[in-house]
Amino acid sequence: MRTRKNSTKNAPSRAWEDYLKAIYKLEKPEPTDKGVQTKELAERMSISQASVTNMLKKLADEGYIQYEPYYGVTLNDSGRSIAMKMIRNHRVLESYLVERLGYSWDEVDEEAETLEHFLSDKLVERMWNDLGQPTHDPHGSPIPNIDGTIERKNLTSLAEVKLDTPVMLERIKNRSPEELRYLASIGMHIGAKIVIKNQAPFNGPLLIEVDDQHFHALDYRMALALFVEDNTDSINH
Amino acid sequence: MRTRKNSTKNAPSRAWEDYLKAIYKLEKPEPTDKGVQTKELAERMSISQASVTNMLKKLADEGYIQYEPYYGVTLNDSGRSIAMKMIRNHRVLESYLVERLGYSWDEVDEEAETLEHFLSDKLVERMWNDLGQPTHDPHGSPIPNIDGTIERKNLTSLAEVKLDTPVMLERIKNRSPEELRYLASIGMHIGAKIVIKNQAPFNGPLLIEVDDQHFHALDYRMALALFVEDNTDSINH
DNA sequence: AAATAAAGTTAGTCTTGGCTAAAGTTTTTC
DNA sequence: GAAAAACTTTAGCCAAGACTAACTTTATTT
Ligand SMILES: [Mn+2]
Ligand SMILES: [Mn+2]
Ligand SMILES: [Mn+2]
Ligand SMILES: [Mn+2]
Repeated sequence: MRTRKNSTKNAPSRAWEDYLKAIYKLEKPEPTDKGVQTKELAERMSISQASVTNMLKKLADEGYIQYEPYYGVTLNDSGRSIAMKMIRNHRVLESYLVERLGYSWDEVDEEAETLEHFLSDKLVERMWNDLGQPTHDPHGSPIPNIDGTIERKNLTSLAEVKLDTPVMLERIKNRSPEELRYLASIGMHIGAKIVIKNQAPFNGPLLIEVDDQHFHALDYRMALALFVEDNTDSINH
Repeated sequence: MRTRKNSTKNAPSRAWEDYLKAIYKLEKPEPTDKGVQTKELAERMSISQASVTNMLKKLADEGYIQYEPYYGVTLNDSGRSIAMKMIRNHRVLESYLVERLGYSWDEVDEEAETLEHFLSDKLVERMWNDLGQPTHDPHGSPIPNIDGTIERKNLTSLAEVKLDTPVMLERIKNRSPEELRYLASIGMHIGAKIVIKNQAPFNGPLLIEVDDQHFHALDYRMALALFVEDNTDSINH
């Protein structure tokens, strides 16, 4: 008689939501055989591995994830839907703070990381409508739809772009506030025209030209977080 | 060696903030000899008396309150300052939701009750500035200043107003969403002109005229939550 | 194929913030 | 002065979500 106290589904707690979101973010876009590792989760969330294992069992019990001990974890539909909701809440709020309350992009993440769990559906929809139902946040990340679907464009990292081929910056993935401020200071905003003029060996810095105006040396690790339109389609087809 | 884990002051938790706010709300405007009762707190917060006693000891340990067993509790400056901050957060957010996101007044309280604990100072100040630094929320309640001071006007409940004396509605104290909607539907908004035409005996309903237009029968208990400018000054002076 | 390293799980503990129930204390009211 | 109400104490319980230490499983080297 495994009657569970929680059988009348309470809303998942903040902790559960953060786990599900972290799993989503660690899942590879191309589905592989192995799921997300306990260790990856522990590291990303700054929580001990033992605590992660513990929580994964609960999440699996409630049907949010597929959990194969020692082999990692994948999201079920119910879990993915919660993850998408958190990401929608997060990105809509961040967009709102930037567009309506004069926040700069590097200030919004901390606020959103907490508030994403406490915003009502109503509030998120009102902010989203007020913003004109945007599909992307100000840093180019897609905002999931209310039904939990999300655009999955194939973007290429700036680190992989050919030399002397102009590209347009489409998305800047999460970096620290300091890095974001730096990137902004060298003109790296969505829509900027970028040309890679050279790449130093051993994954060294890139020499780039921004908006036909300035040259900058861009650290390779930062280039990995900057994304442009993918061109492989036209090549593979 | 009573080294306490918490001696490096962590931010007070949501639970602590809600206690301090509840104590503030139960303190009488005219300072009396006795503080707020355990029982009142227990009732207002829907928490058992034993649990309240327990928490009061912790709050006193940390210096947020003055706690005299059997005699009730009063806020210290540190505790009052947290209470004021919660109320400021709450009222600024409610005002913002109404003014900028099209909420109606009866929708905002639930949202604010949770979010008040998670809004950053920065966000509250930006909303407040965006609204033009209002001193009162849309239902006439004063918004505490950043330094924790608050206007304490002497208002009179509509239940105590003399017959046939026109008064202006200044403040509607917290009621349920249903009651707020009803009050709105009979024209009870801040600034409305009200004349008491009659009061039925035994604390019965008031016959009122609103904005020189309509007559309504107003339940005595609702009249207790509606406030107008105090006139006793001009009488006592 | 064994040894080692890395990843993962188990078991036991802790803190926070709740609860009930029963018994004793203090204050207030009659 | 007695009874009622409010309050505290004690004891024991619970759930969530962390932790550490010890052990197990899987993967990688040699
Ligand atoms: Mn973010
Ligand atoms: Mn979060
Ligand atoms: Mn409110
Ligand atoms: Mn609250």
